[in-house]
Amino acid sequence: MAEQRHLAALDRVLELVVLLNKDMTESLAKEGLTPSRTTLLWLLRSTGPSTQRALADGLGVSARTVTGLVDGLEATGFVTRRPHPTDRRALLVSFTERGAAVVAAMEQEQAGFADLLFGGMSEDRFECLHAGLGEIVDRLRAAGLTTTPGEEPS
Amino acid sequence: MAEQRHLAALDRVLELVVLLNKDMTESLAKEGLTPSRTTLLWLLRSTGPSTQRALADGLGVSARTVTGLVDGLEATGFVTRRPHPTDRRALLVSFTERGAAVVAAMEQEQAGFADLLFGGMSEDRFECLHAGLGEIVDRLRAAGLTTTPGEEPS
DNA sequence: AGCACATAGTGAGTGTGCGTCACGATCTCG
DNA sequence: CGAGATCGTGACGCACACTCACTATGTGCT
Repeated sequence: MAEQRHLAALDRVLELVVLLNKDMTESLAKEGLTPSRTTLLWLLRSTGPSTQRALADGLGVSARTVTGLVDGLEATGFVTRRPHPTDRRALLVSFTERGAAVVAAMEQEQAGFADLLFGGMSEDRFECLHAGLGEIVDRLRAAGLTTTPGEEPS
Repeated sequence: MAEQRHLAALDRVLELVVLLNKDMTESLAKEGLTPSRTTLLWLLRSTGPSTQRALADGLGVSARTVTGLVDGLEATGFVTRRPHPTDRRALLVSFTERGAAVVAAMEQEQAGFADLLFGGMSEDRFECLHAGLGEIVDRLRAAGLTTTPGEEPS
């Protein structure tokens, strides 16, 4: 019956999840970064200089948590806090030169990683895998899962 | 070029990782469990009553961490600590009735989840997805990643 | 203008997960 | 029997996430 094969496939997916988490966490630790801090950096890269509030919303995390993350990133020299030009309550978080360089390096690594996973894979296989992944991600979304889950229907 | 498509596929994989982590964490929290405690429960189910040392090795964490996890699971009534019959230093961790029932229920849920992901998927699509997942898991292993990473070549 | 209310960020305190180091109790082996 | 390994834990530190209380500020309404 299909049950068994589906469970086996789920096992592979879960194993993939574990493996990837491990790999990312470890390679990040080498640069003195933690997963959460890195996620913040990644978000900052795609938004440009932002207030902590904006980062909190983007990460789906409390404002207090962002304070702590930025504290750490500032102490290790990845980002700076500067006063917001028009809102004196707010702070703008921006990359330092070093922070920008590290994020750029991470993008490179990501490309290398993609190559490790898919490089030289047969066209058919890749196409089908890509489509299959798309389908299960869609199914999860349809089931109510979102990457940014903070949203409440008003 | 293939670069772009590989990156897109990696994105899907990473999204899948995030989505699954979220879903599992949330559904676990409902039963008063945390991810780490659940992992311990899961291991315990496949090994039967074990010493904390054995659990630490199986989970790839320190003995101290297991003490903490078992503290929590004992306080919430999922497992019990009992003296080891032959080694008076050691403690045997076993399920309570409730613990065993919850783990059994989780197995059921997992099957339902597999159905959500794969149920009714076309035979071709599923087969190819399964094979593709197997390939990238293998590649990760070949690159030196393991689920139980504590092992050192002597 | 003035006051009520919302918002930005932070201090304080809590819970969980993970680690190391030091330690007592115990096993094992020469 | 005594040296050394092993089992579990107390003490302590760090990362992360949360809530609550609070200050400083912005906004809007009358």
